[in-house]
Amino acid sequence: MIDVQLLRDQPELVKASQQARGNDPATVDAAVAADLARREALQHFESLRAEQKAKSKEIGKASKDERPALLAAVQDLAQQVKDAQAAANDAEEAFTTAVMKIENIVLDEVPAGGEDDFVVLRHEGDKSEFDFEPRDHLEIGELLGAIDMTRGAKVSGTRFSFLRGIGAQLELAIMQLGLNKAISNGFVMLTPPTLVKPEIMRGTGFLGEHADEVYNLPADDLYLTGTSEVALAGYHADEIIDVSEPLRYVGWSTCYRREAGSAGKDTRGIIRTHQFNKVEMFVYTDPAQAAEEHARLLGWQEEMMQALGLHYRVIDTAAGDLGSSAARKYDVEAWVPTQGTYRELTSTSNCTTFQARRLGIRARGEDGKAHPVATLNGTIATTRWLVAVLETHQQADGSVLVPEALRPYLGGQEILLPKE
RNA sequence: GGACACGUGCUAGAGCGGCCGAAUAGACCACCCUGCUAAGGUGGAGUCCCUGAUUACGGGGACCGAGGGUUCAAAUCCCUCCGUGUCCGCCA
Repeated sequence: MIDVQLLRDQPELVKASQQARGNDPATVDAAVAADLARREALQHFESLRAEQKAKSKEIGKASKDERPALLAAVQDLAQQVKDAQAAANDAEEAFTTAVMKIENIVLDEVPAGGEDDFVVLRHEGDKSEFDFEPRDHLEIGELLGAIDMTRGAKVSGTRFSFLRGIGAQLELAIMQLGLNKAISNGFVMLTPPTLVKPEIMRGTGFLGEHADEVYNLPADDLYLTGTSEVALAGYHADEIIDVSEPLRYVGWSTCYRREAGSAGKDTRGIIRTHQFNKVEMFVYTDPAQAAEEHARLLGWQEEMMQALGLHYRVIDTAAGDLGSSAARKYDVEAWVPTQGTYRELTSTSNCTTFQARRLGIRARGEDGKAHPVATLNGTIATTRWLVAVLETHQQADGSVLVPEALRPYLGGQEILLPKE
């Protein structure tokens, strides 16, 4: 949720942000109007209520003889208070609905435009060159006995897979490398719940436009999370915390996504599945330090890419392609040889105070008052990374060289050989 | 799943339908006292919202797990839900 004060003082600024995202700026006018209506209704209720309270106290003090007269005088005031309260509640709710439609204010530096208008910040690492026809990740995975899509589909349907043998181990190795990197940088590891309550899902902004991406369990009124960001953000919900130093958590969890709008897209292999694993960094910090922390998160992500010997580029996502909570987002995209293109392996978002305001996460400022903190998140390992690792390090005979950084997690194994 | 009990401020813990935003103790902050530490003394302090002035300051409303209800008036009575504890049952 955006800052209501900002909405009142500088609606034009909010409007510009909405426009940059390609959203309807009329939502801003609607919210401003709803805010006015709400305050009016509230004042009406509060003055009536104050009157009622005062008179009620008189009754408490009054003698027996005086009471009947006083009671009669207050009788219908009670009903008025009740009506005014209902009106105020309705107005409050209407305002909340209106203001929730407004997405986070994008930062000034964010490139304008839509999905294709990102700015490439840099390329790093060597692009793999092959003197043979490279196999795609699924083909390699099948040669190694590492990926089984057929049985995934048999058991759970399309977009489900089994990782098997060295494939399963390799995934775990990548996860552990990411976890250890985060932990050595001071992150506290959390294994979070992957089923969460509606208010937590809503608070993190995933029940907005992309609600149909989320698995819902109506029998229990719970949602399956598409990223541990949800639970990690909810971890400190409704708390006043100390962010004199950034509060850093790293979560490891399975993620579930319906991929509702992706029919026919990336149907081959494990690029886009309904279920995968992810190690996610999450930081609560002073809003003044958020931009710096964002750069640090990106830095750690790039260290992972380099450790895995991947060729990648870093992009600064355009305003129109930002999630509703994000004020700025960098993606690290790895080169996938058989696709001849870069594919997103990590994403890191600065959500400024937007998420924290919805979730009631605050810190005490120098003025002694509680203010919303800033939250940031960033991927540091996912199942999808197998795609880039397998394809980049493959050899003509179908074997795959293990990047040095992963070897300690695979019992020192240097090369993965095809099954007989 | 069944039965019973409980859910109050940072923590512990009182609370009669009106005098309760809420006793008391601890922790906390400021000051005083003491050579230092400990102890002691005095004072302060919750969150959110509306509002009048805006450097300091006032006025009002809401909040005692959540949501409803009864009442002129609810932390206090009633209902539903959620959570916690204990016992019983069930359990890949």
